[in-house]
Amino acid sequence: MNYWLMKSEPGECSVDDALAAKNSTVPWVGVRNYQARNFMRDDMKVGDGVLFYHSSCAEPGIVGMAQVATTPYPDATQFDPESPYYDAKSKPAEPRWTLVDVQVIKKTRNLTLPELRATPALAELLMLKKGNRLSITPVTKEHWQVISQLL
DNA sequence: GCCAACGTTGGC
DNA sequence: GCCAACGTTGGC
Repeated sequence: MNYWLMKSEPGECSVDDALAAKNSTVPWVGVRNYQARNFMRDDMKVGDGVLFYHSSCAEPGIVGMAQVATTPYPDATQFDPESPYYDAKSKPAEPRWTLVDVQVIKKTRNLTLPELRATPALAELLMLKKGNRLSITPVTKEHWQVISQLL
């Protein structure tokens, strides 16, 4: 069992949007970074723990607990010319971008970015590291437990 | 809107 | 394979 932190812009898909979806489950569309894709494609397992993070918004922070709900499959938006995530170089026979579905288990308070930064036990949390822009990062069991206590 | 930091692209 | 130019992320 692995743990992850996954960023979503609330303007695109907030934790409330996910909760409102069928089975509180959403396909994690739009990842166009190879490292983040590889985490979904190669390392995620159904049932893995996910911290749902709101980015690019007024109060960035962890807003929910979720889990990986499916095995990887192609991101449909890459083939849709109308989608902002369209990738003309990706062919259905060889999809470049894969995703998993994420199921929200519960909405939590907003454990904000300043709070995360102020927690010494989270100093090594990957998403807090300088320059890290990855939308999906692994979380250690220790960090997961610390964050669970704070939520 | 700014900017630091990183990723991707493409010429060579 | 190098690297400059450009694009993107994401906090502020």
